[in-house]
Order: sequence, then C-alpha cells, then structure tokens
Amino acid sequence: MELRDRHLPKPAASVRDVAIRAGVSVGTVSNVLNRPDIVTPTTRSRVLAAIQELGFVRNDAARHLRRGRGRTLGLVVLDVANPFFTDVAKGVEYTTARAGMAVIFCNSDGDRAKEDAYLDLLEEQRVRGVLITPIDDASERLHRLRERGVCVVVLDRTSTNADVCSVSVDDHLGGQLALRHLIESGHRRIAFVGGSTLQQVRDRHRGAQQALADAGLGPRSLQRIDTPALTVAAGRDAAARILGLPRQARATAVFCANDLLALGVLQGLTHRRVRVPDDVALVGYDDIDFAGAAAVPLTSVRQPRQRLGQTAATLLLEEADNADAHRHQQVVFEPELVVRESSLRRLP
Amino acid sequence: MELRDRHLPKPAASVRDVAIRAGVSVGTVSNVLNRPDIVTPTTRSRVLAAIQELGFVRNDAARHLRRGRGRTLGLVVLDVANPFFTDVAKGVEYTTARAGMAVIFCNSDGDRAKEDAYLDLLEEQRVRGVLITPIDDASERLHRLRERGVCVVVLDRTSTNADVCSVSVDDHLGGQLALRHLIESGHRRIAFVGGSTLQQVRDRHRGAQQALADAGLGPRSLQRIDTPALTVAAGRDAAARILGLPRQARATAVFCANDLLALGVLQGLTHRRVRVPDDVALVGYDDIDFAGAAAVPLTSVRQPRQRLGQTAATLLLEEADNADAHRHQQVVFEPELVVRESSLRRLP
DNA sequence: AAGCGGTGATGAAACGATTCATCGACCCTG
DNA sequence: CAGGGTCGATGAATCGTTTCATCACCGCTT
Repeated sequence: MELRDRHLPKPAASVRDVAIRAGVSVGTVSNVLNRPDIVTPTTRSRVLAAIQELGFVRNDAARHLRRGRGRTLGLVVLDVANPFFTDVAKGVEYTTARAGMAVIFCNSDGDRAKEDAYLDLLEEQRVRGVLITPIDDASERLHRLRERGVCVVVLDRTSTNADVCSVSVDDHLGGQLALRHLIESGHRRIAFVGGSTLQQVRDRHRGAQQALADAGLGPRSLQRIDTPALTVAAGRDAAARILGLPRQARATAVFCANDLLALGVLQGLTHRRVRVPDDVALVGYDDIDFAGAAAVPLTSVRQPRQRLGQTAATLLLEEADNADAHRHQQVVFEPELVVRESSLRRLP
Repeated sequence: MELRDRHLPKPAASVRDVAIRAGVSVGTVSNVLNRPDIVTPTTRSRVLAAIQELGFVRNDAARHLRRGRGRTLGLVVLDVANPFFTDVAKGVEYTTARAGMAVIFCNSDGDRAKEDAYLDLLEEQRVRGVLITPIDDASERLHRLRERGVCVVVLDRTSTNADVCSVSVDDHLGGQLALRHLIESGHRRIAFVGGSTLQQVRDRHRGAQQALADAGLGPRSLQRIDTPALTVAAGRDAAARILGLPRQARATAVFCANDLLALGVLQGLTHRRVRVPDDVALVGYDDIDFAGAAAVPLTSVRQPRQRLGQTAATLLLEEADNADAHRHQQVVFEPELVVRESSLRRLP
C-alpha cells in the first residue's frame, strides 16, 4: 500500500477548505492570514486551528496573481565561482532574508545570451526587482524592464543614466591606489592584467593611468595584458606572456584587475621560478578572503563586498515597496589598499 | 511629463489583449504559446505579431496557478561563501539553465531556524523541487515536503531513508585516503580539525579512524579538535589550540575537515613560526581552487563538486518531470587525494 | 445531396488567493 | 426605544492563464 501511495500527494488544502473546516468564510481566512488584528481572537484561533489540522500552506502563485506583486527578486551576477560575487550575494541574501523575500539566482557567466535569457525569465516571473551586474551597458534592456514596472539596481557598476539606482565601488580610485603604491615602491615598468570588456576593469585601468600621469610618468610605463576572462587560469596564461618579454623590457610589477587573476599570475610566476615580490611585485583587486592566505600574501584593493550587496538589496526593497517616494541614487563606496607581502620589497 | 510618467508603468498586456488585437480567441493565443504546431500558420503569425506589438510577456504566476506546477526549484546550501558550495551551485545552475528553470537560492548558514524559514518559503512558492544540504538529519521535514508533492534531492550527504534521492561523495573513504597518506608519511600523532555536528565531518572523522585501525594504530593517535564552524577564522583558532600543547604531545600532522579550515590552520601556524610541512604536515578537504594557490600548496581530498551539482539537478528534474517512472537513487562519488607540498616532507 | 471525419478555432470554467462593497449584530446614546 | 455608529464577517468578483468540451467549416465519399 505504501508503494502505491508514494506518488499520490493529497491535494493541498486551500483557503476554501480551511474556511469550511473552521466554519467561516474564505474572506475571513484571508484576513487571518494577512490582517490578523482585524479579526476576533475567537475566530482567529479557530481558523488557525483549522490551518494547523489541514496543514494548509498558502499558495504564493495565486497570491501573486491576485495582488499583482510577488515576493521574489532576481540577482544576476557575472560569475558565481568568483568569491567577490559570492560575498556580494551573501550581503543580498542577508537583507532579503529578513524581508521574507526569495532570491532567484542567475549566473550570466559573462555571456550576453545567458544574461538575456535570464532577464526574460525574470520578466515572466514578474519579479519585484532585479539586482544585476550587467555584462555591458545594458541600459536599453534595463530600461525596458523598468518600463514594465520591475525595479532595477545596478551592482558593482555606476549606472550611466540617472533613472536607475546603482551601488558600486570607485574603481578609478582603486586603480589609482594600486598604482600609486607601486610607483612609490620605485616601479617604473608595470603590467596591467585584465580584460577590456568590463567597465570595472576599464575604470581600474584608467585609474592606474591617472596615477602614472600624476607621478609625471608617461603612459608607456604601463603595458596592458589583455585576458579573455578574470579567472585563475587566465592569470596563469598572463604570467607566461609577461615572462615572454626580454628581461630588459619586462615589467617589475604587475597589477591585476582582480584577485583570481593575481593568484593565477602568482602561480605562473612561481612555477617559472620568478620570485614574488623579489623579482616581480604583485597587486590584486577585491581582497577576497584567500588573498591573505596565498602562497605570497597578496596586496590587494579591498572592496566592501557584503556591504555592497546589502546596500543594493536595501535600495531595491525600498523602491519596490514605495516607488513613488523613491529617489534614485548612485551609491559609490571607497576602496582601500591592503598592503601585504606580494608588493613589499622595494627596488634597489 | 516624463517626470510624471516615470512610475506609471502601463499595465502589462495579457493574453486577452493579444487575442483582441489579433482578432482571435484567448484559447488560440494560449495555443500559439504552448502548442504552436496545432494552430494554422496564418493565425499563428497574426498572434505572434500582436504579441510583438503589445510587448506581451506571459505571466508565470497565472500559468503556475492554472497548471499546478511552476518553473522554479529551491537550492538550500550551508554557506554561500564556501567555494565548495559555490561550485556545486554552478553545476546546478548549468543544468537548470538549459531546462529553463529558475533557482531560488537559499543560504541556511548552518542555522536551523533559517533553514526552516527557507523551507517554508519554498513550500509557499510551490517549487517543483528542492536541492538541499541539510544541517542535520532533517528527514522528518523533508518527508513532509515530499508528502506535499515537492521532490527532494539531498546534496552532499547520503540520505538515511531510501525514499529520497541523494548525491554525495564518499566521505568515509575521503577520510581514509587522507589519513592513510599521513600514516604512510610516518606520522603517528595526528590532529583532526572539524566540527562534530555535520554528518559529512563525522564521516570523514570515522574514515580517518578506520585508516588508523587498518594500520594497526590505536585511536589515541588521532586527537580531535572541535571547531564551531568550517571557516578560515575557525581554522586560525584551531591552530592556536594545537600549538597550546607541549611539543611532545603535539600532533605532527593535521587533517582538516575542509580547505577553509586548513587555510586558517596554515595561517595560524605560519603566524606562530611553525613551518608547514617541515614542522607540521597539513591535509585539507574539498580541493577548492585556492588550495593549490595557498601559501603552501595544500594537499587535499578532491570532490567532483560541479558534477555533484549537475547530477543532483538532473535527478531532481527527472523526478519532477515524471515522478511515477522515477526510481530513487543514492549516487555516491569517489573522492581523490591530491598531494601537494603541505604534506610532502617525510618525518625522519 | 446527405453524411462523415478531421482540422482549427472558440469560449467558458477552473486554479487559489485577495479585495471590497455589503450586511448583520451589537452597543451606546438621546 | 429608535437610530446612528462600529466592528466583524461575508461572499462574489477578480487577477491571467490553461484546458477542454463544443462548434463551425471544409472536403470527400457514397
């Protein structure tokens, strides 16, 4: 018998069933659920008892349909495997959990098509809002979303148009901090490792150039090494390319657009018996938890990752709850340089 | 004017609007959406044109309500910030994305109350299924879920009752592999670092004890260091406790229940000028990407993380699509020892 | 020409909750 | 005691989609 029954889940109880059981109307059951204060304690407890007995669980789909708004929001990130986004996600989760919201998790993987597909999905789900680190300036797509009443907050990127909230960290400043540090340590030939498609990376690069200019150094002092992705593997490849140059022209310091790249570069250099920081100084970006635990503890530019997520989620919930009172804002946090061993040794 | 309009999203078009515009019935529109082949090419294109013009996006809440099943599933993990789960999540995402499913991401944070709250949420959302790494043996809760028709797949843990799928890695074997390696390297006083609540950790510990017994060594050779969590910070504390013992009684090797702990222990030891592996050998678990990039590259027990997620998601989708034909199974992968520098030096 | 099968389109019913206008009961007061 | 006011409960209408029984129509056969 239990073999037969296994896949015959008894149909879930509805408000109607609860109402009948408690001897009240469906409206009253709904009131108990949503505005318990306006219903008499006696009836309320009767209804609650019925709910208990029937194991009633309210159907959010129906609720959503009727009310016109649901309890979910979307989070679209570039790469789940990147601890930076993991920490941001943790901040988002922290905030949404206490608001009783559900987060639909989307990993665009840096792929435009996947991003599009996920945005379509989120639109069909009629999510309350979307937190997104867009691949490129997707302002047109995002605008379309907003037109349909979906709130949008741009994450880790300052939005170009002012009619959408964004929460980011000043990448330009971060790049400056890193380069300034290396310049002060005496380096004059520096490599910048990173892809060129992401706004964040471009800004860090520009910041680096700025620091160079401020120090009265020409742009030739910074050689750019383009990578296809911001991963450990891409970093290892980059190391090979850096070492491909003759020792004279070779950079004495490397600034990576993120820590994963830096860890990869570190591995690549070490593997070829190039010492860090003695032969080459290294600076990463993000200051992920593992930066300090690396083979050579990594100097890095720290970003308030969890705070980023929390702030973004708070802004989104705020807008979703009360769109009219909401003023869009561009929050920009300041990064901070954390100096560790990988950049410590000064040149002679 | 644009200032006024900002928050007046025109009400989304419904199938009804599309039907009117295309001059057909709502049923036909639905057919175009769901079974395009049974409708005449002429009408179909008329409907599609109307959809285009109105910017119609189907409302999944209504769809869900009517069909009785939605397109979302829940993923409940112990800790987002742990790269192990991140990779598992990536595997899940990979599989669900191609099935057009949405994943609601839940971080239980090792907190029973949060886990419960999330399971309630998922139940209200009427998710199609739940992938979960339960905190303890939540078989009763999971059973309740299943009774309501929600599929469940247990992740990274072999389920105790056979009426639910599970996908895990043989932790007992993993523990054995690690200890066998240390024993073969000559170690006789070994510390096991890890909490005692998680099944996974207990299994790894038992495996370690087993290896000891197999080698004819007494259980006293393995001293257990309990930690409140499986994080880098907890690892640092554990290092202090290990070093608290007099040198005679101090372990010469440490086996950590996961890599985060191991990285923490590594930092703690290094910070106190204890060398790895010369003074103390170290073995971690999970072989996260950063294990190889650590200050001292970490010997670790590798698990097929992404595969874990993919398999679990596949199983879940299979069961969700066709519960009757589905046979529950307990998939158990085999772990693999990856030897790196942290355990290399043999004792004299 | 009547009958028949088949193809496509139709439109009302359902899904399960919330909302809101309405109603009944009850209390208080003049 | 009539009447006004309050409070709580009611139940029908509604959200947007899918489903399904029904129907109209066309072409073919007998």
